Amino acid sequence: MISPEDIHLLKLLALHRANKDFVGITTSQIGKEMGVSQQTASRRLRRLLNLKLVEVRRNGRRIAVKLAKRGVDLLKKEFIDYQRIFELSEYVEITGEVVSGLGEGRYYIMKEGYYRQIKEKLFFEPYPGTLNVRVYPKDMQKIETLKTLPGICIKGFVSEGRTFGNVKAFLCTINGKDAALIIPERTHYTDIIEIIAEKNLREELNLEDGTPVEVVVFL
Amino acid sequence: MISPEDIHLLKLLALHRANKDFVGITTSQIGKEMGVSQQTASRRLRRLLNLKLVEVRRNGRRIAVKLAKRGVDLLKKEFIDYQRIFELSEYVEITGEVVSGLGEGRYYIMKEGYYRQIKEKLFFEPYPGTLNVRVYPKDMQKIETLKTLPGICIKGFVSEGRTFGNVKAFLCTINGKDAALIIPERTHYTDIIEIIAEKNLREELNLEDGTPVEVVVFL
DNA sequence: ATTACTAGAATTCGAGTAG
DNA sequence: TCTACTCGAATTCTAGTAA
Repeated sequence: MISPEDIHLLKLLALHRANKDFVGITTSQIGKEMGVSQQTASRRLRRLLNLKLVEVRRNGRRIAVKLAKRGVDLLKKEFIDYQRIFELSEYVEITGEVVSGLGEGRYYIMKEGYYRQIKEKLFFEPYPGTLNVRVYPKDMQKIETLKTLPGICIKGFVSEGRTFGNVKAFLCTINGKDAALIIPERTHYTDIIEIIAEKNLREELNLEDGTPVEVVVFL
Repeated sequence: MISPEDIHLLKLLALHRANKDFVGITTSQIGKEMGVSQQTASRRLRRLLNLKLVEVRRNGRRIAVKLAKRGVDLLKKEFIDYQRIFELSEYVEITGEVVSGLGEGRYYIMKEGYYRQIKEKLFFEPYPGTLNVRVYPKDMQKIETLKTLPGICIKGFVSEGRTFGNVKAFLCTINGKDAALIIPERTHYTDIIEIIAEKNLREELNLEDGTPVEVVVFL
């Protein structure tokens, strides 16, 4: 499996910008920077290659290394750990702007299975609709971090012959107004987050598509 | 010396909040989470103890662990590495608010030794004074990261029998206006950053103490 | 100059177990 | 239960060196 040494080398390569493109480097140099012999550096690099964490190109005797997607993902996971350690205090600030959804939020919220749990666990009766916010790129990492946290679990259920999955919720404020951030447990990568609240947020906060908002999420 | 395994364990303990306070934990649990035996976990923990990276308390047979300052610092250094990999693209955004300085910025800028280098390396003749900005806590980590980067080096010199140290500069904009961020090489921890520009920024940008500003630093 | 193989040395592992 | 010791086994190291 993947060892801390593997991550150490991956990080070292990424600091040489190998996460962006192929970077020429020698095994002696790697060894020097890691405090091990050239031979060990060579072996470890081939280990990363076998684990499909890096790609290696050869120009004659020299090599150029680039992190594979899997390698970059692994480092991102590490990064998220450190963010959890140092950045997540009591709350996280997320900025973005209002966008239109497909109106399906209303359907989900009104399902009895979700509605009852929202009342019980989030302590408010939700307005039947969600506010969609497109998160600015600079705050996307925070969303990824939130996905790794437990939050408040709204359990899934089966109804009308289909499965409604678990949903994670975080109490938050949006432009100062109490609300909750909703994250489906199984979700594809997206920069859209969904907010629910007791009242219609578009009306209460005078929001239109494109209006910038600040969401403060409590952990 | 400190190995990647040591960092791995330190991080694991920090994820259990051992960076904040003593946390009760067993060596079996550590072993399980690290994918090694209880014996190895015990040995590695004692290794961290010897390296003075953690403090260990005993309650009878049980132990409680807390990261020592040295351990927290080590993890912070790791975190900064990951920030360099993922966050520093071409620029960093830093937000804060204007505060009053002691007027000493003027004295330093006007020293011939600094003034000439600023003209040559930053490509503008600086207004004789600095704008002090108190950085919001959420962006402080970025300052720490900047301190680890080379930037543009303004070399120190000796004049009037005293030493003027090296200073690091980064080209930036403040509220859209071209300027430069100045960081003395040897500086104590502070949330105040100093900005210089061609004109008086307070006048040009209509700034008063407490005015929020956005500084975009180019790397 | 490189990378990377072999082989013996050095280190690290975990089972067994004491306290 | 816990932690942590001993010791033989397993792994990982580097020197030497081929290509």
